[in-house]
Amino acid sequence: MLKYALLGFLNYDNKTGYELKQTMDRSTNHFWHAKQSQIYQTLKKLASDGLVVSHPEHQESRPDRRVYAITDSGKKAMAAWLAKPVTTLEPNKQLLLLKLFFSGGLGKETLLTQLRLLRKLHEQQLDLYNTESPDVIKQHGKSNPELSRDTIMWERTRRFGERHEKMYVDWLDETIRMIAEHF
Amino acid sequence: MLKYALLGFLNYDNKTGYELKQTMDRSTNHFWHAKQSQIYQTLKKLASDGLVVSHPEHQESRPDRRVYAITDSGKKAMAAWLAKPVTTLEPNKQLLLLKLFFSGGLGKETLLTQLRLLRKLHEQQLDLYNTESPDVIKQHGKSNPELSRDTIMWERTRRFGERHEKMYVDWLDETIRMIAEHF
DNA sequence: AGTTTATATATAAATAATTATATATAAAAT
DNA sequence: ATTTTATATATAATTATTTATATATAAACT
Repeated sequence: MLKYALLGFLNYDNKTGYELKQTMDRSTNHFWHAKQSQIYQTLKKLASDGLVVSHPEHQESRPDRRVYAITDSGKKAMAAWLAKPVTTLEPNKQLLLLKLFFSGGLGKETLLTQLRLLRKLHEQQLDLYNTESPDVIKQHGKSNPELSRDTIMWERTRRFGERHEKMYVDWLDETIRMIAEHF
Repeated sequence: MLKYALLGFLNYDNKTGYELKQTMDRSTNHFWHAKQSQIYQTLKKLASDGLVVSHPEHQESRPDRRVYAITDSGKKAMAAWLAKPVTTLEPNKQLLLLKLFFSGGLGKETLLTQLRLLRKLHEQQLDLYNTESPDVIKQHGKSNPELSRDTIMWERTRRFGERHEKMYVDWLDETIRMIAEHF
């Protein structure tokens, strides 16, 4: 599905693989990420499928770069994907839950220590959603008033992250309490 | 990480690849799933690493089966993994958010229809967590009172699923309202 | 009686993603 | 001055995961 993330960004502007990586790290990172190597591979695949085209650009003080642009065919593919509704729930993988599922044999204090550490991490992440992200989105909304629908969408993804982290922290508090009392 | 799921189950009982698939579908499915083909491959890998051993069992009316058992080395590897605390947040991928992020160009009604359909799916999933799962866990807890610590863990993962779906439905309601009003 | 569904077993091919490695310059820090 | 960090570019090797395919019997349905 990374292909659609790349098509989505190229639909706004031409970009190199490197720039796409930067863009994703700053925007979709909390719900979709990719390694640079995967981005380069996927761009090649998209090019061979005719959904993007690329041309090399010479640079003096840096290695030459390859700029990618979406094609009409790529725009169509993107629009078709967006129009197709999600009809099944995507299974998501939670490593922590897998671990916890098998952790009945761990000692009480070991477990509590692990869970408290994790709580700190999620609390920090929650703070990030509450502070940094909204500013970025507000700025974007101000400078491009035409993009207000995009801005609503971006804010919805931020809000998801915020709610998710809030849920996670609450669940951890409940879990810590339960283990402290009944273990 | 599938390897640890398999080691975890084999730590309770010897099982075939087929049985492991059934077990996962009935227990960890909502936070960790795998295709049968991946399970077979991973079992081979575990065997070649000495973490499990297997022996074929002849069957009259079915193809012969291969039963896997965890080794001491496998038990050690599992215990080491469980003891190692999670120190970074795992990035998780939400296809729906990726789609929504780029959906600013869709029509208002198209979007609302998609979101309402999705709301129905998540509401159903929430119902499942509230009804089916707790019974299974209670039964297990009753028949094996010794396993109460495991039972607490399994209940915690169920509760995570419940909270997650609740959060998702609430977020969808908020999103639907926002788009209905401001789009 | 014939078809479908479930049980039971797996392999092969393809796609997706991660980890490791490689090159080269500019800017910042020590 | 020298080292480190950041910018900028990517490829190769490995691991993880999905999709497609294959075989065979029992049980249930039509």
